[in-house]
Amino acid sequence: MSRDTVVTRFAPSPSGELHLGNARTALFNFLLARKRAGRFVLRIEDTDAGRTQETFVAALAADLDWLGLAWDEGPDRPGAHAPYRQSQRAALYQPLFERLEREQRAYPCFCSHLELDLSRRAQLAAGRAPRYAGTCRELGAAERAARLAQGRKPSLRFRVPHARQIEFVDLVHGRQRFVSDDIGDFIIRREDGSAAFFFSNAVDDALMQISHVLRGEDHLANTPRQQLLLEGLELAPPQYGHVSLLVGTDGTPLSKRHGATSVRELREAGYASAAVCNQLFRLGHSTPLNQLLSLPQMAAAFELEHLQRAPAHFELSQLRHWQSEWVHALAPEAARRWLEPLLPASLSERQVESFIAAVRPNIVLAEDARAWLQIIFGEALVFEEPALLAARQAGAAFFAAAAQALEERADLGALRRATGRKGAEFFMPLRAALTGRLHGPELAPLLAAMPAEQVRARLLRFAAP
RNA sequence: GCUCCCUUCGUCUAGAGGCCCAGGACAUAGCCCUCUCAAGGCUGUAACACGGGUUCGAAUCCCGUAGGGAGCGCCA
Repeated sequence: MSRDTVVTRFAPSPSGELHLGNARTALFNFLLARKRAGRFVLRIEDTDAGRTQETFVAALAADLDWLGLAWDEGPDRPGAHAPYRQSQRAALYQPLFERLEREQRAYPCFCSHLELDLSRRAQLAAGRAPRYAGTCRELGAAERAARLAQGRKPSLRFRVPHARQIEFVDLVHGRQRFVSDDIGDFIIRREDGSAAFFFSNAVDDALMQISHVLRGEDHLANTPRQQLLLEGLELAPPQYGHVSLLVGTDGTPLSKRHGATSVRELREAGYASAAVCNQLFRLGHSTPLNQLLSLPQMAAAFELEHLQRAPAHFELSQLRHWQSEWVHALAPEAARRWLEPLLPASLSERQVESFIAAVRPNIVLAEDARAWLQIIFGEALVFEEPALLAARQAGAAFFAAAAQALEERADLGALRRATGRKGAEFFMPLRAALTGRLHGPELAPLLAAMPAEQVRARLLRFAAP
């Protein structure tokens, strides 16, 4: 593999459902890899055993699969940088921890949670930035040995150098400059021996030769730590790009109270993955293309330069638009597969086709077809008041003539000739009697879908004076 | 509190000093099509957060103000 191969990754922690924000991050990384003919890696960041749940690992994979974001390497797909679960990479981390400690770039810290918490509060109260006080920074060998002898388990802290400028070019925000003195020594290995996020995340990106990392903007201010750490390890950092956060309609970070915000919820609500991807593609990323795009088309159109710096509001009406575009673009067979699960098995080929043709322009979610199924194929018809009125006003003769014509041919043209009416005069009473309402899909295919006896019965109902 | 990021129509966004009295899309309003609804077509309403500079000229550059967000965790 050549050095300039683009390798991107999605590195979720399996402690919850795949959130829209994360799904978008995954999409962007996937698209970047595809656009540059590179690889897309799935890495599970499960170093926090307490919060990790196996069901989430499986659900994450299922959601990604559903979205169509196929990863080239991952826990279930062999690659050159296995394993792809951080919980299984301890052996890889070990020598790096040792090296950092040997070179004095990291030191054991014996401070208790309580001490740290107190110190943090005190600093905050004094109006200062809460940073590690450095209590264990200069502990001598003897002091360390003594504490170890007491049975205290240390964590490992990275020693942040003084007075260093950290510079890097962010893929979306441009040149960034930070001062190391603003950063406190941070923990890279927990007291239980597991690797902490700042460490495992950065180290794995380097070890796995990830070239580009598109991630949430919440990581921007922490990037200098990872730069420092990797520098100490003489590992090459990836290029980072920090994407704006996804927020709700009220501008606050997307959360439960904004309604459906997980991929699973959207899927269960009936949205197509293509609709979700198209919406996500345009949230924090712009494209001049206004039509529904396939994943390969999105990959071709994906541009780092078109990543937005400001937070993007997620709005359901826009998702609905893509969903509706998707519905209209469906090939006939696909439309059929889409609605089939809802349809009664007893329908004839012709009925299925007519029903789908009638109803498709009117619906956004498959669920929306249910009401029409009930009206067309259901036994009992519930009339809306205005429809009942319209049917009655048309008169018994009208329906008698229609029913009569029906015996010859169930065809709108034949009915029209028989009744001698046209336009609204003809259609509205018919629609009212047949569907119980004044509005709805085109009448011709609706009539074609409806069983003949059903049509007859409904006409006859108004044929008696 | 400190550090960092952000700010164009209701929303997603185009815009890298003159092409912008700001363009597209969604939503919204009206018209056309039409048996109705939907779809489709057309038209419209609607924005450069504010204040100072720089410049012949600023949405675009600089400085401030305001507002929003993030980070400062043995969460990721």
